[in-house]
Amino acid sequence: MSVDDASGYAKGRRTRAQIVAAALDAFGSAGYRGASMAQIAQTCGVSRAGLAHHFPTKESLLIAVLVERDRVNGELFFAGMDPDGDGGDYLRRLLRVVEHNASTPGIVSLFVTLSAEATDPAHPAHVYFAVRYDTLRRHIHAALTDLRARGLLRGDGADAEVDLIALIDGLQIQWLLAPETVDMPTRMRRWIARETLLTID
Amino acid sequence: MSVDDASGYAKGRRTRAQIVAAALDAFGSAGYRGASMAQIAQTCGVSRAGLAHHFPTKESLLIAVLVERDRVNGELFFAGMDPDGDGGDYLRRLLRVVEHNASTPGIVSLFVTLSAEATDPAHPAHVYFAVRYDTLRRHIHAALTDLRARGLLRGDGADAEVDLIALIDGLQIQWLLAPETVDMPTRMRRWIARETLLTID
DNA sequence: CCTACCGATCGGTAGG
DNA sequence: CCTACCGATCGGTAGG
Repeated sequence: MSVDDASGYAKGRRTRAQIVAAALDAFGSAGYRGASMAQIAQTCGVSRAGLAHHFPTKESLLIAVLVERDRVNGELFFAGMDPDGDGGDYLRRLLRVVEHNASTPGIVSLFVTLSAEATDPAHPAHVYFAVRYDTLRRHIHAALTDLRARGLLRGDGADAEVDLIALIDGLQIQWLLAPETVDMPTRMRRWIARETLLTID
Repeated sequence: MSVDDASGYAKGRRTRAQIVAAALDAFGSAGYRGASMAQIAQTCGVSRAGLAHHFPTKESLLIAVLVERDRVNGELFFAGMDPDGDGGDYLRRLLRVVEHNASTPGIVSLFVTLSAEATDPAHPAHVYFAVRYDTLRRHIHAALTDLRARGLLRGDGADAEVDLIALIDGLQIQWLLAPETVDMPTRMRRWIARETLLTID
């Protein structure tokens, strides 16, 4: 395997990355069902057949977008982290994600629109989101359990992971509709202050 | 005007009501953009031309669905109520809405999907939802202000109306994806208990 | 990656 | 001239 192999595929990978970026925008603004393959192809300067070379179906493109977002988020905020480790550390990292989201309306729009669409069992991303929420609930539950064990939780915190996820999701809708009115990180900090004894920032 | 006039229009009104009900289902499961007029027409046994007689555009049908839902919700829970009146009464009625929602996944799905779609400024329901959230924030803010004045609010409750709406919206997504795991009324009761001194139920 | 297409379905509208 | 539709078809576009 020579360096020529890598450079030979370089353009293909670049095109692929452009397509995924364009698809993220399109799915985020029009939703999965509302977005069109033709529009996505046009945005990154390839034909529909060219797009089909990289992603044979619309669903395969959706999956690529979701996998890519998870990869980026994982690298940015949760790299090498033990979800059963320090609960305060986990909540602080989650707050970093929310702070980062507040600068990326396109990605927020993607997840708000897709998660709503995907509540339909027939949606191609239904299982993805069901698993995603289940995993997130378990991780936050573990973080809160750790805080309780160390006397850092106010009240019993029963199923409070459901509330925190709901708060974050709901804030995104209001923020997208009225960005000047809703400050997502501030609301999450307030939740942490009311539910825990953690010092944040 | 005789009774014959009323019965002469009766069939038309019945058909219209059937269309609105079918559209509610369709928009709720596939979203506004994903639903088709042809499918909605077929569901209630009229042709597309027949549907067009009642609703000349898809957008006019969407508006009819939203107006109808607001009318039903208003009659059920907020009839003749002063939004600047007793704050505890307002929160209890809002809880009644959440309890009622937990028996109507179709309507919950409608609002979750449409509110997410409508974050796109180009969506026909964008203004409707922006106004809707603004109104809801003002009403809940007034309720919380009333509670504070009567010493029934824990903490300062600053902008807490944003959190309550976010909680309710976010719970709907999780509930639709995992109805056995998420109990919406219980979560809202917990929020009221943590934020206020109200006795609920 | 291209041109050249497919079966179907989109929202909307004609005359009767 | 009213209502409540009908069958047929418009020009465009969907994903493949």
